[in-house]
Amino acid sequence: MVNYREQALDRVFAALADPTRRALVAQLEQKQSLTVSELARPFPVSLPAIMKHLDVLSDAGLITRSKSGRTVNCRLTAATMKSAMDWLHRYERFWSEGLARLSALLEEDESCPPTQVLLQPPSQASPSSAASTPRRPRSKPRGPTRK
Amino acid sequence: MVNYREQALDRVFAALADPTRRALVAQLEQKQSLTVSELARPFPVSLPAIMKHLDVLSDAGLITRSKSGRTVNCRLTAATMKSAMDWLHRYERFWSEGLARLSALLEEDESCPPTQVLLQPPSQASPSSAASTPRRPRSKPRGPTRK
DNA sequence: TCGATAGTTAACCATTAGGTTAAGTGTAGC
DNA sequence: GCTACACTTAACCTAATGGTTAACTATCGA
Repeated sequence: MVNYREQALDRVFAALADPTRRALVAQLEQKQSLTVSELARPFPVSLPAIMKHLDVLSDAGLITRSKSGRTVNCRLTAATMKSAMDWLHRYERFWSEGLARLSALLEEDESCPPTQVLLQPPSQASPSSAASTPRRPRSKPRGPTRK
Repeated sequence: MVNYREQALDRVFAALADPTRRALVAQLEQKQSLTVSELARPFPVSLPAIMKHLDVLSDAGLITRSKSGRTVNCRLTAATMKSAMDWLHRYERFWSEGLARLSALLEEDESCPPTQVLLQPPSQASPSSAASTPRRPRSKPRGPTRK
């Protein structure tokens, strides 16, 4: 059971990690039901690519599809999105506390050095060495190392 | 700017799509700061694998790292997690409305067939044909089709 | 009945992800 | 100074991902 829930979270977060899929979900937010062709129309990629994305969203429990004649209608379903939300809620105090601590710090004596707050700007998107010390030089190329 | 936010969401959802990384985040929920070795200890994979996961979490703005002597301390940061939460909030009405409609349906005359509600059990995790009609037989193998 | 529409899926490709081992670097303690 | 500890990173591997084209099937309307 726990494993199943974990796998469901895997799929929901993975499904939402792609900008095309989030854009598909956003369309379905605007309109209750859309056909596959209507969903595909704004995107520059091929129809089978969109169909693959819809497969991923369906596997994640984020949409349902129903066929009517030759068209397939897609609708949002939200149960698994709610479970992702619940998971994120566990960390709400980390930004709430950060904001609260910021407020408290502003009221303290200015001679008192501020403690580090949790809310921090995100690191730059790059292969990172996010340790506060300067990045050390890369080690020398090694050539084939596999035995 | 908008693109930057989209890319940030890409990274946050992708970072949380892996069970190992969610487990790393959960450890940091329990304890304010942990070293890389402490974080790695519960996992059956190699230390460089954990280091790669920490890189992904850092790139997503979910942790910060600071070096003290030979140890690196990791802490949760929550700003980008909050942005994922905000994105999911857009869909809150889809499970709220679903629940409300379920309540309304329960109060209706039982002879009235229920309309389809939005909250539905997630589909089984498998290559899916989630259309309500039975899955059609696979088409015949085609052999190489590339020109 | 036939052509158009809507969707489906096999086969393929390039890239990325998640793991490994091996070798390396910086720091701490004796 | 030397060894151990903590971490870092190159090079490699397999599997998965996100896209394509081509060929196919089901349905609709003339």
